[in-house]
Amino acid sequence: MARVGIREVASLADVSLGTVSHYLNHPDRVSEEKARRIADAIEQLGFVRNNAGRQLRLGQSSTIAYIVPDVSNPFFATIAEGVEQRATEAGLAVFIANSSRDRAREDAYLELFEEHGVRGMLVASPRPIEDRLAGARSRGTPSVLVGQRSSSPAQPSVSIDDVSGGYLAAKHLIEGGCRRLAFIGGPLAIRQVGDRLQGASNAVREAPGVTLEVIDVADRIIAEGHAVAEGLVARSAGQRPDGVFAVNDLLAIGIAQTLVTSGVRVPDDIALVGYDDIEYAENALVPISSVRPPHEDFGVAAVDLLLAVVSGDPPAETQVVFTPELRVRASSRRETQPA
Amino acid sequence: MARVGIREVASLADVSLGTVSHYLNHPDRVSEEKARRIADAIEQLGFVRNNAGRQLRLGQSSTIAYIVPDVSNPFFATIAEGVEQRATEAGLAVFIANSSRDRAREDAYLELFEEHGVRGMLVASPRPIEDRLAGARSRGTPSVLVGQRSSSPAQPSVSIDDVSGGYLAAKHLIEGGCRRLAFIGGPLAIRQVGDRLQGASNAVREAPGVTLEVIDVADRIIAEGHAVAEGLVARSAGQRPDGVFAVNDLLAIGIAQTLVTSGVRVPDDIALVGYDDIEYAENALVPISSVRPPHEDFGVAAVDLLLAVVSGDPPAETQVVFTPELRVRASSRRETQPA
DNA sequence: TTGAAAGCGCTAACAG
DNA sequence: CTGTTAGCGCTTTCAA
Repeated sequence: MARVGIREVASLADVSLGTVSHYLNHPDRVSEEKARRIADAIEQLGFVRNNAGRQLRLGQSSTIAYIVPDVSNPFFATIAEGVEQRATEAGLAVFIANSSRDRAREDAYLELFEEHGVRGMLVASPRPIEDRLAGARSRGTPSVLVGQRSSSPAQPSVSIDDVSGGYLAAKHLIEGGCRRLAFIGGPLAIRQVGDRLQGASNAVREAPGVTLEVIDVADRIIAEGHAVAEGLVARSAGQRPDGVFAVNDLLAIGIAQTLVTSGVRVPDDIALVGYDDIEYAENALVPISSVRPPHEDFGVAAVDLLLAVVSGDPPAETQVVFTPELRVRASSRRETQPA
Repeated sequence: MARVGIREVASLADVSLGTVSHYLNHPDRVSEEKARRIADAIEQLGFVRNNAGRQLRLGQSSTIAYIVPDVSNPFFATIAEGVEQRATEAGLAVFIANSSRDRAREDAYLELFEEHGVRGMLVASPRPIEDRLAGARSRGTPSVLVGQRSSSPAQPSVSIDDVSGGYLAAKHLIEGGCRRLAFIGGPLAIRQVGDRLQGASNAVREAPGVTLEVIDVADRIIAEGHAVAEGLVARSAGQRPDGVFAVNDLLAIGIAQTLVTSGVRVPDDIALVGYDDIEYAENALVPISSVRPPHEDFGVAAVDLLLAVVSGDPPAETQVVFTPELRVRASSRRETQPA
């Protein structure tokens, strides 16, 4: 089945190849008569424009990339909706790539999108990746770092203030009467994780007598939450923390699940706060208190920023930082304050 | 910033353009000496292969597309993991596109991927879309329908047996003592929805005296579950169903949430079963019983099927159908069976 | 309004 | 092992 091209269309419609191209790109500049013949030929032949040829000639595509570490994390999925919507408005298509939290795969997609000449990339990554993005930028593919504040204004980013988010969470636990806090998350080298811990630590420092334990985990997913909580349950009651701040909701959901089914009361025995406020946090076994970034605005802001940069008109502030709020729910709402 | 091409690399490395291409595509056929010079030049210039040129010349890409109606539905995200993994093993990259349950957008992406000359497409769609896919196939882009059984063997598909899934769910509710079932889902014209209802209806027909109410909804998301459940709560207790089968877990999660917070006991007053068995069903406010497709195998099977078709070696059975199981959890587990 | 022609960057066939 | 060369399909001057 020989792929049909513009040439076949032209010959069937009995016009020149150039006219078909005109029809495709400037329909108004083609006579009605020929336009109809061309349309018929396209229909009849099932012609589909070859993007490779088009893009080679044009020198640019009308696509942006959105690279996420984990599509099954609803936090990124929610953002994707905003991205999709705004990009569509701007006449851009979005290709989403899933790096599966794998560095090699992430690199491969970065490279692939560069080769594809996308207009720009939105990149969510748990890793330090600015050098890599700086490279891409120098070669003509700009990007916006999503969910992680960039360290230089040269690299646009859209993020939330994780230090204040962490502070909010820990402060709330302390005010609820918790004295032995545990921070569950990791690896600590991840910027978002480190910042949230820093914020929690700040709150603890302000509260004499309150301690902060750190429980490091490799993946921030529900299954890890189960595992960590099992460890907690295995301790004697006196050794357990009375307030847990999980670095994201996936962990928190897993933790809540295991604690509750093991007979540990939440929030009475252990109060729990998560982060991201994904839709499922509210609907979890125990509705989970969570630090909420403005999901609705996140994707939109990222695309807007990218578009501005692409159009060579970078805004004064390339590092957009949203301030998170705390949504208090049953997992940390104590009726009676312990002494 | 003039985009650097193979030509610049060649001239800096002081070799011919063809040698650079050889280096890129058959590194073994280039002398070590020149290979190093070329590598240096690439490094120094920050050369990135232009995919448009490459693909134009090769006539094919090494990418497959995965089009989903809703990235934020964990059902598709879970499948995506299997897809990604298998595709990577086969040396293929996966571009995910989110149609946002919008027909126009879905069409646009289908068209876009055809233009891009992807090797093949995995398409999950709530709509009848086989004609569209047949068109793409005839033009050289094969596809696998995901989550919906195709009506012709000419169109490969990977799906689960929704009729038996629906039967399983309703049968279980009836055996738990439910007499007034409600099926919540829609639009009924959607194949998956219709089949699940059919299965439920089959089970009801076998049980004299049991009734089946249908509550039609437009979107199968958590928020809709909230809305529907509010309607249920507003009814007098005698008018409410005592068993609810939600066409997917998102709806079920929303329903459970609203029922419980409104004081309706689940499963005692209303037993509830969902569908898809997404991770959050198990962790929901009331752990939700759910009909479970084999997530792990789904994406893998879809890619394998696509690869087989692409390679012109279609297997005997192009319509893969998995049989679902029922996972019983608290939302439908009744201690005492009513008379 | 239409057509002819040049060339985007790359690969592979071929000749050396 | 290396270089030369002919397009892949398309868009867009430019001239008619």
